[in-house]
Amino acid sequence: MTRTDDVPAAGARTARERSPRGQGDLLRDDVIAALVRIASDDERMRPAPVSLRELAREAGITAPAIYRHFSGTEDVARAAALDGFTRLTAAMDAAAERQRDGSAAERLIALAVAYGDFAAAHRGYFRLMFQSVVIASVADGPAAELAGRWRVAARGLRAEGVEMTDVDSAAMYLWTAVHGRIALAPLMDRSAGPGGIHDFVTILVHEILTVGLRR
Amino acid sequence: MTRTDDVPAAGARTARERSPRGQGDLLRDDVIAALVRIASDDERMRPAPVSLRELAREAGITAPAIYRHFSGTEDVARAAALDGFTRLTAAMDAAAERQRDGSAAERLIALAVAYGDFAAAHRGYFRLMFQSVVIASVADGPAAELAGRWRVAARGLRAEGVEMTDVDSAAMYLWTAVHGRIALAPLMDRSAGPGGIHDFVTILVHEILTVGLRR
DNA sequence: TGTACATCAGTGAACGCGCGTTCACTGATGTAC
DNA sequence: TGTACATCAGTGAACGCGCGTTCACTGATGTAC
Repeated sequence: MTRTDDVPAAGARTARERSPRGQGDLLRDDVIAALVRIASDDERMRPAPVSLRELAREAGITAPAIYRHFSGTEDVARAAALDGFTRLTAAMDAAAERQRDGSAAERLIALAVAYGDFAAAHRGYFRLMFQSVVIASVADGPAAELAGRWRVAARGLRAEGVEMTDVDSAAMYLWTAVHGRIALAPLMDRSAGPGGIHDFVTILVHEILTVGLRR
Repeated sequence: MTRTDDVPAAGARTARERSPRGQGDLLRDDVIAALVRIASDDERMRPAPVSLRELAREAGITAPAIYRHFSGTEDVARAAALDGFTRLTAAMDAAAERQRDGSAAERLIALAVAYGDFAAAHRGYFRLMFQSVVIASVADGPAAELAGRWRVAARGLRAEGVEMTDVDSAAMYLWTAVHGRIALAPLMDRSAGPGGIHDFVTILVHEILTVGLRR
């Protein structure tokens, strides 16, 4: 008898070790990480969205264990999006901090580059964060937090004498430009692609420096 | 005997009338339209992607009939995306045509507004067009066509004396700004939203008119 | 120090369901003679 | 004009499968006495 029905299916992750007593919440993070891993893979997102069972396989647990922490896959997606916004905001903060002694323009460039780098390095998170399913529930909290970072950068520019009629609009404009560039990257890189996100941001900011943002 | 198993399930569309002989291709368009209808509905996109059977129900036919025209749901999604690009390009052409006697700036504004209006009016198409599943297969053909429209507009601006070092980059920049605004609209409208897409575009273009696009 | 018990972090089996896909078929309409 | 046949646009039944969700359970570890 060579039964194989009870071993993990081909391609499945190895089984996860049980969390130590009192640290059951570790699984929560593992499940989120599993979803992000799946979301970053084009091939696995294609035919269907993530099923609860696939998520469990990826996390190395059985499906019912997910119900200890989440009400279902949509709940995991929401948690992953929140997590992504937190991480992106932290990455932007770290980038700005590294430019603490630089000019406001340098900080803005660093901010935008961090945004682009995050999108490139964490495709799964980015996809989950701006998914229409999740975007409404995230608009007030972490997304507003993120918007604040752009506002700080715009205020910094103005403090250094860059002309700007409405700082908040200018901040949203910067975010919008960078985000649009990332969203259209798959199309841009073929039809016309001089530089990557870094070049785009640098040129954009220098443009703003020389002419201001009359908005 | 009050059997109801063989009548359409609650919520299903009414059955479709069979196409006349020789016009079997009509179903093709009906299936695409059904997918776009589903994609435009947040609630129906949420729990799962469109299944072949749901698509058939929406189109008012039985599931196997879809195989006459498509290899599966992914094939329908690709066809719908192509159709969407064609429609969007046509809408932009019509908008530009309406401004034939206007200035290049007016045509550009009309172009961008048409882009934004299409996104708002045809959420389903827009979602399908820029879905990661489909975007690669669309980059060379209809998306390049669309990029061409932005390039024409940018060239028009330069012909009217607007300073611009690289027209193609400027065109991609315009597209990027407008697209980013649309993609982030659900977040913008809460945290900071002075005007809609129309205001955004108008300000953007007037900004370009006064300072040029040194890219 | 030993032991009974409680709790915790999951597992494993089972259920009914909707799914994609196949296959033979049906009935309306056009075409040949 | 009539009739036999071919084609076309689907339908309806059937299959095996993976799914979400429930439930009782297991076995390791902490706690009380």
